[in-house]
Amino acid sequence: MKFILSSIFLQSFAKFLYSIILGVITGWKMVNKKRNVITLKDVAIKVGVDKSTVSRALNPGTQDLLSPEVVARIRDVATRMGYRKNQLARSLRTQRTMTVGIVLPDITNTLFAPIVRGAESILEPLGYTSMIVNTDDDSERRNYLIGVLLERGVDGIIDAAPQISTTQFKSIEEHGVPLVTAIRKTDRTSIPAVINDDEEGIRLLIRYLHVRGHRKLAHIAGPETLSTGHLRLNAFRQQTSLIGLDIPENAIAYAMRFDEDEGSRCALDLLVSGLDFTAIVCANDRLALGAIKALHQSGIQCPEDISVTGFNDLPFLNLIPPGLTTIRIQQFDVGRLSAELLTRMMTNQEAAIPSTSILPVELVERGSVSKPRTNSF
Amino acid sequence: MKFILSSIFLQSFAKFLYSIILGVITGWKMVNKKRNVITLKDVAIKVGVDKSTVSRALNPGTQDLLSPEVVARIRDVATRMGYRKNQLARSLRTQRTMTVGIVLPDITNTLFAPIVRGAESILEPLGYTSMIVNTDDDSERRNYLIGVLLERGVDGIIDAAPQISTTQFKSIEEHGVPLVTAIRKTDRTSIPAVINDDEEGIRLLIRYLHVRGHRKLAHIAGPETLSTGHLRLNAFRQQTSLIGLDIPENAIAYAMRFDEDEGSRCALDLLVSGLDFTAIVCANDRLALGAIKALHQSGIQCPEDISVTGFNDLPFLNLIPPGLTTIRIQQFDVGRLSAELLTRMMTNQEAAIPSTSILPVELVERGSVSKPRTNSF
DNA sequence: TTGAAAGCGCTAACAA
DNA sequence: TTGTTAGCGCTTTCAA
Repeated sequence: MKFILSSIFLQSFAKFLYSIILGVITGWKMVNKKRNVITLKDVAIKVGVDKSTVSRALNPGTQDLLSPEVVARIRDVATRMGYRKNQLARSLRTQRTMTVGIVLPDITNTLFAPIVRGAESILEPLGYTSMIVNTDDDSERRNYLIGVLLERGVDGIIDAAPQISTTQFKSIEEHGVPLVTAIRKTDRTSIPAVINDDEEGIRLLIRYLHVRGHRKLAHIAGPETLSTGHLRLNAFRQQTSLIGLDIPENAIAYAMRFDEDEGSRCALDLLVSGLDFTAIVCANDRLALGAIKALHQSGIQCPEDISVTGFNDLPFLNLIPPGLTTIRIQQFDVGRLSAELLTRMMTNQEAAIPSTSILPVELVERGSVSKPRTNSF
Repeated sequence: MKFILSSIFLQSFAKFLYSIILGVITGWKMVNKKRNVITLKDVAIKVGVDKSTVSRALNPGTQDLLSPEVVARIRDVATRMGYRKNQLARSLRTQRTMTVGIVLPDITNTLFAPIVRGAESILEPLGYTSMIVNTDDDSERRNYLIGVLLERGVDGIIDAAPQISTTQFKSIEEHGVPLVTAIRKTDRTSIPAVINDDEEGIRLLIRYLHVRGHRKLAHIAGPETLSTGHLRLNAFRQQTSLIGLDIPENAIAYAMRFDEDEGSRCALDLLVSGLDFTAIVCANDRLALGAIKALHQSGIQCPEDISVTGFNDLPFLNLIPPGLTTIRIQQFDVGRLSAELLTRMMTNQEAAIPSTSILPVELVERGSVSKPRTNSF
């Protein structure tokens, strides 16, 4: 262990050495004097009662078993001694950690952070603490991290990083830990999912484009392994077919990741395919941003030559020209509702839990869509 | 408890009801059959050894006390039974939770998420899990949340939300929990801090502006309670004085928060003050974005009429016109180095810990700075 | 109304 | 090389 630590540290240390300008040796005290932590027993001795009595006095649920004077005295002494409950010990005894795991692809992706805040807006007041893990959409990492959460005895899991079809819930189910998926869903209806209305979003966009005269649409689809990518692609196909648009197969480019680079690559693919199109419906904002960039680099202007739409409405999007027309989703509320459902499951509220909850979306009109250049009305 | 839950839920439920389009009652199994969790004892019985032997066999550090055959057999049975260690019980016994607390102002602020990833890049391989809390820069929340972390027995804390002068470390010190501040520092040299070179950043910017002919500078300062705001303001004063620029007191506007609205407000304040200036040095990017917006709304163009600079180099900044000239900091590495120092402290490595580690910064040249309109060379 | 005792699942000191 | 035992700090029966 020591060796591992040293080597890891040395490696990084060398890298950082040049950067450590001011390196005064600190006087930080390694307070290793048997961490002066006060336990129930300490308080009990001080007050002259049994530790079980102190436990009762300090717990809101049991304090009225005791005489008010005793409770008052114990509480007084406890606060004066600086007593803090040991949640660990308590959890071991009660078999509840008051902890939930939140599984994300990547916390640095601005799409997911609000989900966490939404979930915590419900969980924190209830006394839950969350443990956030980042899978980077890597299923091996995901497995490992879920294992970590399980070992730490989380009372429930909010999973914002599931793939559509997955066997990765086996371990969670074996442990009997309540699970809700957020923003994405799986093919298991037995797992409650809270998502945005992906289909309606695409419908709104296509209708919007259609009204403005666009007839030749292309689509940059997200990963098919994710419900968001899958549902949006399906919706694209259905809606275009519904309003009678002909979509050749090469009008659909498939992104392997929801990022700008893939957006660029796909846009280029569409361009070189020789296909004639006036607008690109992108499965999310980042793909759209990448697509616009690629178009520009190819000398094609958005929206003058080709219109582009996104999905999600990331922050700061309004400041980026030409202003992406996109679909606004409710990330915070997805987190919130997920947490609400999860708390019900964790507390065995028998009330019905929807297998899927779909939050409404809204079209945000900006500058990335105009009438098609060659108006084919 | 039930009441609280119900009322909270009902409230939200009403709000969401309209939005739950598909609400099929789920068949989710409330697996309440005494969570089938395998313990050491179960494995021990199956193998026919004592649980302490199983413990030894499963722990890398103690497994060579046992005969290889026994270890192999135990490990085999354990995995086949699906045994998972109970980290809780282990922590209670070892007095180490292998958990670190990360204190942030707000995870949705793109500035802080990379710090988390940086820290985890070090902590995760070592077996640590992190608990992230958001203070919203509210000292009451902060106190409460630090209490939560302490009750949960974190082995160390990375604090990216400290105020300069604070008594809020008392509880942490009482518990003897190692602490490192990240991105911001305090006035206590006994607390190791890992920060960016705020002073050099401001110096670079002022020099850059000066070279291009700017002589009349204004500053939008961040909150003085935060080291970032404080240090950058000081650096502004020093550097301008050093190169002989006269900065009247009303050339400095004080933002109460590091956000766009305050940036706008401060820019307006500078404008109405009647002061003559050709450039605004802003204490961070968000203030700068707000300032530019306010300028535009006042019919003043950036950079044609007034130049503006930022600090931090947030993602997507390159896509926002006119392209903010700013200082790039190393968020990820701040997190990483903080974690490295913390792990050393947590493992009682006696080696010297720098009281302050300053990471280098870099000027990013974009479009928000031009020569001053009335060139006063 | 309070105390005594057991035990959550694990590790580690001491025996054997 | 393995087993026995104690106990981490807490809650929760069961008694008193």
